[in-house]
This record gives sequence, structure tokens and C-alpha cells, in this order.
Amino acid sequence: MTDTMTRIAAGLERAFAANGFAEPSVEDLRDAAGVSLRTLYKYAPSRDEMVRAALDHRHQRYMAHVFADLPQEHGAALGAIVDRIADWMAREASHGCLFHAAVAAAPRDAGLRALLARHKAEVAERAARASGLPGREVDLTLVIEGLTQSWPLHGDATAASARRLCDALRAMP
Amino acid sequence: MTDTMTRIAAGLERAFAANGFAEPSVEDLRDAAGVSLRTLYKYAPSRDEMVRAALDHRHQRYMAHVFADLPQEHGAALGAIVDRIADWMAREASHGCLFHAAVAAAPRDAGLRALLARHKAEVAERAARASGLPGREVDLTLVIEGLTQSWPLHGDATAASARRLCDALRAMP
DNA sequence: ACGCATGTAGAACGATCCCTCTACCTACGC
DNA sequence: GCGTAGGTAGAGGGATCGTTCTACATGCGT
Repeated sequence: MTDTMTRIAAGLERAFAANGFAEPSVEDLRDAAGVSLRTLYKYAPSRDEMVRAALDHRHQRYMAHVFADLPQEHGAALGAIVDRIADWMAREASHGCLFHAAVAAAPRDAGLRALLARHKAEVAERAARASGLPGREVDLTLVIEGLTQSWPLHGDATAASARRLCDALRAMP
Repeated sequence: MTDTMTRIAAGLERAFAANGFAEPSVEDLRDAAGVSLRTLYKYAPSRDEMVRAALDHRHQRYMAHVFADLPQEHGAALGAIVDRIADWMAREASHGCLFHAAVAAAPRDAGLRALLARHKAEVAERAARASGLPGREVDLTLVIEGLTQSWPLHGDATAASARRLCDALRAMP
């Protein structure tokens, strides 16, 4: 059932987020997914598919967490996005972006790199739309990526810095 | 003749940069290092030590590439740092920061995380000094990390964005 | 000429890897 | 009552893993 699939994907996401993409064995993943090995392989016929399933699930949850129910006003929306991302880092991704971690573990995998690019493009596109900055996806990607990567080093001070940089972005041509 | 240790470290760095930290076997690393298995284990007694040796070598080369012979004037120095990092990405690190890749492959390894933090702290400190922005290490880390992570997605457009953000940083209180 | 440090080549070990397979259980529509 | 779908438990194969070890070659100071 689809219910089983999402439960498996949620468990896989948790396992990869906690232990990285290299370390967990398929048996570890089976334990995290809470199903038998056979069922796990039925829904994700190889370890690579398990990675994809985890990332798909992660993408859904991330987009919902960051972009759902944003304020209408553009400045407030961008500030809220920064706060949501900082909140996400605090409670979910204290080690950094899961997509980058997946690509780092297998940098030759073109499919994974494409998945990363699509995820980041969608984030930038939603951020540009919510903040009323169409065409500024590169600027927004830079600040969001900087926030995401710096947060493990400097915590909430990074969020404050990102908010000020976003104000500067909106004032820039 | 170059020191055996540095030759090994250079080969290891190249292997990990090309194939990530999870994929290469010790035999692959031996081939990349260009020495025998016994010699490799003499200088790096475990695979983890090989990772450390590669990262140490990477740190030396990165700092030299980005911070050597910068202009005296603060604005020009910061612009040069951005250009140097973009140049580094173009020719050396098209997949992203090697330290983040190492941590992503083994997020539970506290020693690796400490190595990452020290590397980033040293980069931020040197950047703050060169650009005449003491105490602004968090801001600089955010822009530099954003540039480093976004570059694989948007290439030199990211560098242009980073330069404008650096100008904004210097104009901010 | 000789000892020693330093190197190469590669076999072998036990562990672990991903994946497949057999055998059995349970819920449910007809 | 019974077949089928979809599940569990777990053994095992074949390959590869990190690491150690033996056996041999080479350069160099004395």
C-alpha cells in the first residue's frame, strides 16, 4: 500500500539523516524502515532506490515546512522563510542539507546530482515568488545555501545574518 | 624528490575529490597515491587517517590559493577572495567543499566535524582580517559558504552575486 | 662489503556488504 | 472454505571490504 511506502520512506530518511549515506547497511535501513528485508526490496529494489525514496520524502517535508502558509507581504515572507529554514536546521538537519550529503557520498551519480539541482531550483523558485523577487533566484540560492551550510557552525547568529542580507537583497536593484 | 608523505596526501586528496569519501576502496587509494599498500598504511595507518591526510593537504592548498598575495585595500581584497574562490571551484572542486563531503559521509565522526569547524573558522578569520571587517566572521562565512555551495548550480553567476553581497556587507554596520 | 631503512607486490584473513531465496503467517473478498 | 495479496523472519551466496603479513628489491652511509 501507499501507506507502507511512506512509512518506509520516512524511516529511510531518518536513518540517512542520522548516519549519512555511506554508513548504514541495508539491514540498518530495514530496522529504520520497520519492515522486513523482502518488503523493503519490494518498494525500493536496490540501495540506490532507498536513497531516492528518502530524498523524495525529504523534499516533500522540507517544502511543506518552509513554504506553507507564508505571510502575503514580501519582506515578511522572506524573513519567515529564513526563520523556517533556521527552525528546520535546529530540529531536523543539524548536520546540513541531506541532498548535498547524498551527492557528496556519490559525486559521480548524475541522477543524484540532477535530483539535487531540481530540489534547489524549486526552493529558489518558491522563494523568489514568495518574496516578490522574480529573476533573483541566484541571489536567493546563495543566501539560503549560506544559511543552511553555516548554521551548523554558528547557529542562530547565522539566521540573524541571513535576515540582514535578505533586507540588503531586497534593497538592491 | 618530493616528500613521500605529501605525494601520498596529494594523491589521496585527488581520489577523494573525484570519487567522494564513501566509494574509493583502500586499493583505489593506493593506486591514486602511487605507493604500495604497505607504504600507504605506514604513513596513514587506517582509512580514517587517509581521510585526515587528504583534508590536511586540501586545507593547505586552499588557504594558499585563496589568501596568498591579496591586495592591500579592503574592498579589493574581498573582491579578490570571491574571485579566487570561484576560480578554485571552477578548477578544483566542481562538486563542492571537500570538508563538507567528508562530514556528510560520516556525520557521527566528531573529529571530522571539528576539523571542518576549524577549517571554516580559519577561512572566516583570514577573510575578516583581509577585508577589514573584524567581528563579522559570521556574515563572511555565510557569503563564502553560499558561494561555495551555489557555484556547482549556477557557476559564475554565483560569483557576481557574491561580489554584490560583499559590497552590501561592507556598507552594513 | 654490509646493515638498515624504505620501498614494492600481492596473498590471505575475517568481517561485512548487497541482494536473493525459502518457508511460513495473516487478512479478506468471493 | 479457500485462494490470493501482502506481509515476516532469517539463512545464505558471492563479492568486496579494511587490514595484516610474508617475501623480495633498492638506495645509502659507513
